Amino acid sequence: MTKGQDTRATILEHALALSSRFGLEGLTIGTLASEVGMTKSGVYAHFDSKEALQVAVLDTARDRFVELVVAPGLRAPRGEPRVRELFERWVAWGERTVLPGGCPFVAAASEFDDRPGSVRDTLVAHQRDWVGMLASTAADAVAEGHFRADLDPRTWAQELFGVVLAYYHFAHLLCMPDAGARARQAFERLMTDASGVLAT
Amino acid sequence: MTKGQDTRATILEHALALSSRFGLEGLTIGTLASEVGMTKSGVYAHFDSKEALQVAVLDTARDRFVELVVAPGLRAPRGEPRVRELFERWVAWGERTVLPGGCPFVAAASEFDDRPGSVRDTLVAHQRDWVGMLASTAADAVAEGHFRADLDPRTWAQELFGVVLAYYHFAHLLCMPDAGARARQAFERLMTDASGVLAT
DNA sequence: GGGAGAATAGTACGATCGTTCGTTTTGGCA
DNA sequence: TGCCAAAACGAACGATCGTACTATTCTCCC
Repeated sequence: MTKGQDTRATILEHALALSSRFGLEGLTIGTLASEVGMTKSGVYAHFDSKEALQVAVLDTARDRFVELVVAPGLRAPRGEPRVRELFERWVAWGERTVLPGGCPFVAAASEFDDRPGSVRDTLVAHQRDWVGMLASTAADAVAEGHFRADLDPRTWAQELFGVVLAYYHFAHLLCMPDAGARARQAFERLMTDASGVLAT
Repeated sequence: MTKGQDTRATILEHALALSSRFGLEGLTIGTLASEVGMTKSGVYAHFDSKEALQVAVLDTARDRFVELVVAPGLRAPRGEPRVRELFERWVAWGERTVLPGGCPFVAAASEFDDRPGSVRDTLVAHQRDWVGMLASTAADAVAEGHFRADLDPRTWAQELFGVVLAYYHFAHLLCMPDAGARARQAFERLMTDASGVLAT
């Protein structure tokens, strides 16, 4: 609860920023140590292995994601308002202002989607949680009467995921300035379709 | 045109497979050399630097993408048939059967979206080409009367990109067996919306 | 304020990284 | 067949990787 946990948190904060830019594999103990102003062994002593460090970084990312996206979303009213809040927070989450390298989960997904191990397991667990929350939020919207009754929440969640992934791709890699506007267009199309109102 | 170019092609083939699994940064000269049954220096002699190797790998991937996705698409009739052909080939392109690690461009995108240099420049150029082709294909479909006249091809391209990216994410990382069916559902929704027919 | 235990520093290990260099093998042409 | 350039090898470079180990410094409680 004291010094140790404190510097461990500091280390993980820097590690999260570094890994968002260079990936969980590109995150190295040496550069991490010099980043926080410690020696390699000083940093390493807080973790059992690099793999454990990577898992801890993912958990830290999850905590921050919950704080910045999930919690504000849950404070919004159930149904459509909550869906909109989650979407906007999720989009903002990928901005370089919150983490210099964008969404760390997307980066980790490409790195570990075919490398078995505890890092991948952790990542998959977090992503499944998030997809599950998106789906249950959609189900809530159905229950509230905001979404049509025959909507499949999990299909809807995958579609929303695509809107955000494409936004990250177009905005960060391709540097397209209107990627955000186009993502919101796609989101609105998703909403009107889910609401069951006939398109004009 | 002889031995040198030949082994260079062999090297790049193995390098492409390796980089699809471990990323362009995780691709290492040593493992690449042992993979093709040569020494490090023997492999290295074919490239000026690792960065040049990474660029060459991306170019190789682009060549194969053109062969497996773009060319078959162009052989299909303009308009909606071509759109469908490109989509199906694009989905198949991400399968582990063609490259063991899935789409190398998606992997490279996460690795290099915030690391300036020739690798990123090459990747961005290829992705811009592909987005441009998708958009012009949509514009063709408008001209053919298959898509409605007020469709914005670039917005449509970004949406389609999202469908495929989400499919890769759900199928490869989350191992969801119905990700393909859901992606095709999303694609059909995209098609009916683009065709201008009112949703049922 | 001194002593116990946590926290960090320091050093070193074997391995591998990208890269360079000189040597040897190979292939194609006279 | 002999030669020359191309191609691959083999060894080594300095640097850094993750990981151990011991030693030193700090923190907190009695």
